[in-house]
Amino acid sequence: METPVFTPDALVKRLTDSGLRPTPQREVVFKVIVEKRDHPTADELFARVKAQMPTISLATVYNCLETLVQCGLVRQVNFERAPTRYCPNLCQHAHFRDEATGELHDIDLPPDMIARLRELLPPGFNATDIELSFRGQAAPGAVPVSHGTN
Amino acid sequence: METPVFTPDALVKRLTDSGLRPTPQREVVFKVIVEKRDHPTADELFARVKAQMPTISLATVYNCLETLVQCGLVRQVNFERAPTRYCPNLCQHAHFRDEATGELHDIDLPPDMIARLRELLPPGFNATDIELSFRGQAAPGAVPVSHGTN
DNA sequence: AGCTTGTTTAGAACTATTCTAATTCTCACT
DNA sequence: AGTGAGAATTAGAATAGTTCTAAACAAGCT
Ligand SMILES: [Mn+2]
Ligand SMILES: [Mn+2]
Ligand SMILES: [Zn+2]
Ligand SMILES: [Zn+2]
Repeated sequence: METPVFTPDALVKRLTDSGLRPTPQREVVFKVIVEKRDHPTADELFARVKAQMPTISLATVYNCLETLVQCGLVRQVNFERAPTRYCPNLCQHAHFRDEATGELHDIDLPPDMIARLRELLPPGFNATDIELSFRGQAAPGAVPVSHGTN
Repeated sequence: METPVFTPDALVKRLTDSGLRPTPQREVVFKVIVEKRDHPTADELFARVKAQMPTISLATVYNCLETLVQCGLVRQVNFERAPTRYCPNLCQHAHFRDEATGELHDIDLPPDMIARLRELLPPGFNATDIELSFRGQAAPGAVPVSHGTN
C-alpha cells in the first residue's frame, strides 16, 4: 500500500487550480492537520496553529478549513452534535468513536463493502456520499488502522 | 413483516417501568411523533404539539424527547450540524438525506449487513452502535421503504 | 502610485440546545 | 379525600460552536 503524502506544493497546486490563493495561513493549517493524523476540532487546530503563527485568528482557521474541505484535502466528521472534527485521511474510511475518550479512530472500508452498501438503496435513490460510523469501546492497546497516508 | 404499533398504553408501561411518570406532555409528544412517521426537528414537533396543547413549552418538548430517547421509543438522528431530528422507526435502519429537500428517508438495513459491517472492526474494537447514512438525490416518486411501523 | 480582488481579523451575531429556578403536578401514603 | 415529597413543566437566561460583518491587509496589474 503506497503512501501518497501531500507535499506543500500539492496544496499550492490544488488551491491555484481552484482559483484560490496559497496563503501562509492556509499552508500552516494544512501542515498542522496533516502532520498529526488525528481528528482535531477547530479549537484544537487553532491552538496548534497559534504555536507557529501566533497572530492567526479562529475565524481564519475556520475559513482555511472550509477551503481545504472544498478542495477535497480534508474531510469533515461529525458525531452527534459534538464539535466538528477534521480528518486528513482521504482514503474512504469509517470512523469509530471511543465512548471513553471521545477520540475517533479510522476504520478501513474496502470498496466492495461500499458497493454492497450502495445496493441497499431502492431504485430512485442516488447517493453521492456514504457515511459509516461506529460507537463503542476500544481496548486501550488496539491498533487503529492501515493508516495509508492518503 | 408484522407491525407492532405502540399503543398509548405501551408508552405508559415503558415510562413507569423506568420509574418515570406518564404525563400528558409526554403522551402528546409521543403521539404526535408516531402518527406522522417522518423525521421532525424539535421545533417542528413543538409546532405540531402546540396545536393540541397550546400551553406546552419548547423546553418541555426537548425534555420529553430526551425521555423518549432514553426509553428507547424514539431515535435521534443527526446529519452534519443540522438540527437534530427524531425518528419513531425502531427497526434498525439507515438514513438517506435528499440534498434537494433536506428530508430524511428510512433505508432498510438487513441484519446480515449489520453483521458484515461489524466485521470491519479490528480486534479490540467493540461497537455498541452502528450508524449508516447516505446523502444524495432521490427521484421524486421514489417509494421510501418497507415502513415497518415498529 | 492607484485599482481590483481575495483574504484575514476581531468581535458581534446567530441558533440549537441546555440550564436555572420558580411553579405546578403526580402519586404513594395516610 | 387530603398531604407531602419528589418529579416534571415552564419561561427565560445562558451556553457554545460556528458564521457573519465590516474594516484592514496583501498581491497582482496597469
Ligand atoms: Mn472545540
Ligand atoms: Mn429546528
Ligand atoms: Zn478519519
Ligand atoms: Zn428513521
